[in-house]
Amino acid sequence: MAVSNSEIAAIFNEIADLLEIAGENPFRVRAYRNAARTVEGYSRSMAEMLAAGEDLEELPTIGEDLAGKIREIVDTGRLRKLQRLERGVSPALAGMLRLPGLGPKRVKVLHERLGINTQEELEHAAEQGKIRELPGFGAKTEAKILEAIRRHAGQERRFLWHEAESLGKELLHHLEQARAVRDVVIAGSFRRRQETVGDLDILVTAGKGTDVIQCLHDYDRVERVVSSGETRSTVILRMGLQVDLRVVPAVSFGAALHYFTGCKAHNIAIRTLGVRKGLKINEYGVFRGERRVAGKSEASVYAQVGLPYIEPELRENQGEIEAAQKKTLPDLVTEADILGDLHMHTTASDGHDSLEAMARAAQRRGYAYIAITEHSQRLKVARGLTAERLRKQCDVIDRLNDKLRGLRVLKGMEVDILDDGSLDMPDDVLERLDVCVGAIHAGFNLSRKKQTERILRAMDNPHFNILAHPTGRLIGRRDAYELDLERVLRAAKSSGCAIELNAQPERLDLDDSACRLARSIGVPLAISTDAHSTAQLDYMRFGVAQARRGWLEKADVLNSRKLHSLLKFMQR
DNA sequence: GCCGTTTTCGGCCCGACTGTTTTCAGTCG
Repeated sequence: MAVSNSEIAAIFNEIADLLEIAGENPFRVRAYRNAARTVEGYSRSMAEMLAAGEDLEELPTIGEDLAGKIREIVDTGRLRKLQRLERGVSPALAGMLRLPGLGPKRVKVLHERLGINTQEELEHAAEQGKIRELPGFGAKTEAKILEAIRRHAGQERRFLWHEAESLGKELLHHLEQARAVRDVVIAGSFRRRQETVGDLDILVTAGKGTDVIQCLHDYDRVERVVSSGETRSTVILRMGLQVDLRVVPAVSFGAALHYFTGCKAHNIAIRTLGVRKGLKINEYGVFRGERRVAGKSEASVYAQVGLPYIEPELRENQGEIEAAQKKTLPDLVTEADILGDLHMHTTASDGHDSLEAMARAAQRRGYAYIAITEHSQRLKVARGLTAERLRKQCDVIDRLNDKLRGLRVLKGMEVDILDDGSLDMPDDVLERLDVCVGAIHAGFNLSRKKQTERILRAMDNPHFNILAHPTGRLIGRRDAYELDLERVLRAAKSSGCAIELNAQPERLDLDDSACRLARSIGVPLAISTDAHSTAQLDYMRFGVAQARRGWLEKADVLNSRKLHSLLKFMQR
C-alpha cells in the first residue's frame, strides 16, 4: 500500500511538535509545519509523483532535505529522524501541546522537572498539586490543565460549514444590536468556506463606547467566557463551538478582515512580502514607519504588496500568491454562472417532492434545465426504478415539458454501478435518456485496484455521462473508498465523461484539491445538488463554494453551459 | 529547514490576553 500524503504530513507535524518541545530553532519547526501543509493539501500523491520521476523540490516549502525525507518515507514507510527524536522525547508529550495553556516551553518544564511522559502522569501530578510549584506555573494553570484533561480537550469537534452558518447567523443578529456597532462579519475558515469549521472568528467594527463584548457575553447560548479584554474575547457556546470576537476601528476594517480571514500561512506570506517592501502589516493596517498607508479595504492591503485582490476561498497558501504575482489567478465560478442542476430525486424514488414541484422550484431559481435522476432498481431502500417505471416517468416528463416555459426537464437516472462495473439498467433503456449519472452505493470495501477498474468499466458504457459523488465520503462520518482518482479523471477526460461535485453539505464530494486536479486534467465538473426536496436545490451554493476553493472557473463547470452545448456533451 | 526585486547567508509576521510576575514570558490566533 502506497504511503498517502496525509501520512507524510502527520510525520512532519509530529517532528515539528517534538522539535518544539526540544527547544529547537522555531523557524525550522515552522519549515516542517509548512511542508506538512503543502503535502497534505496537494492534489497529487507524493508517492506517485516520485514514481513518475518528478522533482519534489519544485513544490513550495519543499527543499533538498525535505524532498529526501519524503522519499525516505515513501520508500521505507518510516523516517529515521522521527525515530531518533522519539527516543529523546516521548511522543505522548507532543499530544500535550493540544491542551489549552500548554505550549512547548511548559511541556518541556513538566517533562524535565517532574519526569512527566504521559497524560496520566500529568493528571496525577495536577491532582497532587505538584504543578503549581513549578516556575512559570501557578494554581490557575494547574486547575486549567486538570479541567482540560477531564473534559477530554484536544478532541475538539469540528462543525460542518452549514451548521456553523446557522449558529453564526443567529449570533451576528444578536451582536448587531450592541451599541455603536457598524460592521459584523464572520471571517476565518468560515469565510474561506472550508468544509468544516473549528471555531467562528467574528470581526466587528465599532466606534467608542461600544458594548459589543459585553453583548457577546450576554448571549444566551454562551456557556463560558475563556478570555476577555478591551478589543477581543473568546467564548465557548453550549454547542461546543468556540467564538473569537475582535473589535477594531472602521478605518482598519480591511486589514483586520484580511488578518482574521487567514489562513495563517497566507497571512505570513503576505506580511513577508510587506517586510521586503519596508512595510509592516498588522490587523490595524499597512504601515510605512508610523504612517498608515492602507487598510480600509482588503484590496488596499493586497495593492500595497503589488498584488490583485485574492478571493477568500483561495487563501490557503497553496500557490495563490504566486498566481497573483503572475496574473494567472482563476476567474472563479459564481452561482450566477449556474444554468441548471443535473442530479435530483422526486417522490418516484426517495425524494420528498413531486416532479412538477421540483420543476417549478427550478424555474423560480431561473434555471434553464434540470435533470431528474431517480435511483435504479438495485437500490431497494430508495425505491429505485425498474426499467418499466423509468419508461413511464420519461413519458410524464415529455408531457411536463410540453407545458413548461423556459425550463427543460431532462430525462435521467442515477444508475447504480454494480460490483463488476456494469450498469443497473439495460442499454436500450439508457439510450432514451438525456443524462446518465452513474453512482456507487454498495461495495465500498473493494481494493483500490478493483474499485478503480469497476468505475473505469462503467465509464466505458457509451451512455454513461457523469460520475456522481465520486469518492463516496461523508465528512466526519465515512472515509472515501479506496480509489485511484487521478486514473478515473484521466479516463473521464479521454472518454468524454464528466465528474460530479456533489453539493450535499455532508458530502462536498469532490474536495478542493481533487477539484484542482480535475481542472488541471481538463475534465468538466458538474456541480449537482442531489436534491431530495425543493428546498435542497439551494445546496447549489455549497457546491459552488467548494468549486471556488478548487479554483474552478465557469468554463470548468458543465452545468454552466447552455442547453444545446450540454446536450451535445451528453452525446459523447 | 527554506529561500532570494537587500540572493547562497542571514534572515524568517505580529499583536492581545493571561497568569505569573513586579516588567514579562508563554500561549494563542
